[in-house]
Amino acid sequence: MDESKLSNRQLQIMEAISSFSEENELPPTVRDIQWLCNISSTSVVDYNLKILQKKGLVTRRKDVARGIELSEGNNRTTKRSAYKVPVLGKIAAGYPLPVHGDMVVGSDEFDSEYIDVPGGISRDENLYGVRVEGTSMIDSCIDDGDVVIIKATDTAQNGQTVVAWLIQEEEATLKKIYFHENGVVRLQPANSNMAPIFVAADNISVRGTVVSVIREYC
Amino acid sequence: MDESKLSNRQLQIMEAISSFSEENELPPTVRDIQWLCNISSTSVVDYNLKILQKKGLVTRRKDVARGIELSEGNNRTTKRSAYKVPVLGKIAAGYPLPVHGDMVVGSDEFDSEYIDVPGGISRDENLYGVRVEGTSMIDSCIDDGDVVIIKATDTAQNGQTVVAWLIQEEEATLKKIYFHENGVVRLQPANSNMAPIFVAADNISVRGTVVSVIREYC
DNA sequence: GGTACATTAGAACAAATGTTTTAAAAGTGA
DNA sequence: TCACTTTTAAAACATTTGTTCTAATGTACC
Repeated sequence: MDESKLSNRQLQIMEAISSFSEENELPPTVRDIQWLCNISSTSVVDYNLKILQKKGLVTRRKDVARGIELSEGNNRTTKRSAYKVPVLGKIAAGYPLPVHGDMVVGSDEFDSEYIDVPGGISRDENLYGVRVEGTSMIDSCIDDGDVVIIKATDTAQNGQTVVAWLIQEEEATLKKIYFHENGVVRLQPANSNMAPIFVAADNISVRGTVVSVIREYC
Repeated sequence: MDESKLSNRQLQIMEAISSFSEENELPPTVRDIQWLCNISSTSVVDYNLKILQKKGLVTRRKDVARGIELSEGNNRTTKRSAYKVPVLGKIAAGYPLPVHGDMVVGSDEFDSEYIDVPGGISRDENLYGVRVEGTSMIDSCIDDGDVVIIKATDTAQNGQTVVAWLIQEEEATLKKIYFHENGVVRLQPANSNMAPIFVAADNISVRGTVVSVIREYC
C-alpha cells in the first residue's frame, strides 16, 4: 500500500463518508461529501476520492450511484458489520425449544426477533440465537436471560457447549457434550448443583455449537 | 394502518428490498427491484411502491437516489442495526487502563478496534468497550476475555457494575460499586475469592456503567 | 357484453449523480 | 524567478435513477 500521509482534505473526506453513512444508513454521493466538507467543486471531491482509492482506503462501485464506501478495516459502518440472526426461542435444561425438529434457520420471515452478532463471526455460517432460561450453564458464565449464538452444525467436539436434540423426548437442551465409549453421550450442565444426563448416542442429534454469548442489561 | 393483504407482487418487492439491502449494504434503485422481481416496467415498481408506502411498510426519501427502505419493524438491515463502538483497551482488577485519565470516547480515529453492539442499545449513548482480563467479575458472569460495553457516565446506582477511576492511583477498575456513609465507597469484585476495596469518595470517579457483555468463542 | 377497478407495458421526461475537461491557483524545490 | 507538481475551480457532459403519462391488459361483478 501507499505509505504517504493523507492530506487534511482526505482525512476530512474519510470522516465525511464515515459519518454520513452512519447517520443516513446510506452511502453519500460525491455532492453530499462536497457539502459536508465545504468543497467548492465536485471535481475536487473526485480528485481526492481517486487518491484514496489508489491508497486502498476507499471503494467505489462502477456505474452505481452512492457506490462510495470506506474499505474494510477503515470502515466501522458497512464492512465487517454486524449480522442479524433470528432468535428462535428460549432454551433451558430439559425444556423443549419452541421450534420444530427441523429448525428452519434461513427462512426469511418478517416477524421473528433478531439480534446483531459481531462481524468477527463469518456471515457464511448458519447462525441463530437462543435465549437462555435458568442458570444451568452458570459455571460457563452463561446466565439467565443471555442470548447464545449458535452455529448450526451436526457435529461437535468433546467438551463443547452445544444445542442437543433428544430425539425420543423431542426436547432441546443446552449442555456441554462428552462422548463416552459404548455409544453413550454425557450431557453436562455447567452448574455444580446439577447432575449430568447420560443418553444413547443414537438418541441425540447435535443441532449446533455456541459461538458467542450476548448479554444486555436494562 | 391499512389492513388489506399484500399482493404477491408486493411481498416480492418487500423481499427484494430486504435481500438487496443486505447483500449490497446499499438500498436498491427502482430498477434494481425491477430486475430482481422480473418486472417489465419501472412504473409497475413505482406503482407498487406507492401502495407499500401508503400502508406504511416502505419509506422513500424525496429526491434521493436509493432512498428506498423498509420501515421500522419490517426492516432487519438498517434500522435498529448494530452500532460499532471502540474497544479502548483491557481492564482488570487493579490494573491500569491503557488510556489517559481523560478517556477520549468520541474521538473519530480510524485505527482502534471496534465491536458491534446490539441495536437495542441507543445510538445516542456514549458507548465504548473494554476487554476484561482475569476472573474478578466471574460471579457476575463476566469471564476472562469478555468485552464489556460501557455507557460513559459519571454517576452510578448502588450495586451497579462500573468502570471506576481511582484518581490518586491513576488506575481504572471494573467493579460493583456501593456507596457507604462517611464518604466511603466500596468497590466489590464479583468473585468470592477476592476482597473488596474501600476508597474515599473523593478519590473515585465513575467513568461508566456496564450495559452489555459480549463473548466470542474461537 | 359492459362497467369499474386494479395492474401492467412502454416510453418519455426530469432530476440526481458520476465523470471529464480545461484552466487557474497554490505550493515546492532548485 | 522559473519550472514543476499538487490542488482547486467552474462548467459541461454522461449516466444513473426517479417520476409521469398514456394506453393496454386483466379481473371481478352485474
